[in-house]
Amino acid sequence: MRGWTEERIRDLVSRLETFREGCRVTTLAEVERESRSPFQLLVSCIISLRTKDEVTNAASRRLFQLAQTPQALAKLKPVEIAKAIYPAGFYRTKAAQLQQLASLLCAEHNGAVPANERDLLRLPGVGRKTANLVLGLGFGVPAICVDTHVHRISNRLGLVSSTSPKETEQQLARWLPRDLWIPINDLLVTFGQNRCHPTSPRCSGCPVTDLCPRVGVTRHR
DNA sequence: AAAACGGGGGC
DNA sequence: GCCCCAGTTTT
Repeated sequence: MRGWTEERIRDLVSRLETFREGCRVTTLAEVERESRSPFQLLVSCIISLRTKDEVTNAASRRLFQLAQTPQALAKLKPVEIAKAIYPAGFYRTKAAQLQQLASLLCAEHNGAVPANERDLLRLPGVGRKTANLVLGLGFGVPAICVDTHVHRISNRLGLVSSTSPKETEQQLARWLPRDLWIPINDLLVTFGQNRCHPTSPRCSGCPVTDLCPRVGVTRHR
């Protein structure tokens, strides 16, 4: 992307890493510390729907006390799942979805999470964001996980110029150094949650204003 | 009372 | 591409 040399993106990443160290709430860093399995990542993704990350993490941990594998989860009653994840909201829908997913994995994938994008995307409730997160963090396969934070901030910073998450993913894949594909998600998500908010970016005091072409612009797609 | 929390699916 | 979906927590 125009203006983004390798040196510049490395500088950005380095500063976002420093920024993250000062954040109370981080996302994937926390997940990584807990060494979650691909299945657990998948479950967390589904719980995270319309739910704050702190709440998602707490709900996930409670559910994992009951079941850590598709086999175990498939045996739980939906009401037990719902109870475990309750504060995350939409608990009945999510419970049904989680159980359906666990059962399907047992029935059609020998109780394992598939390690390729095509099969992941066929699972109910799994789209590009979830599939790429599981591929990246769960299996170590270079994949760019684009959620709303990554989409918004990639556009603000001019890393891409796109109107959809899918387009953002494609544009990033075109030039972003491959070793950054996995870590870029957590860096931008943490930055997005703690500073570069959707409607109020708080540019004053931002650690990367000098790299940002849209300082002070508060309206974004 | 209102806002924030976001991705997948169906068409 | 556009619309729909579903509840809790925070302000």
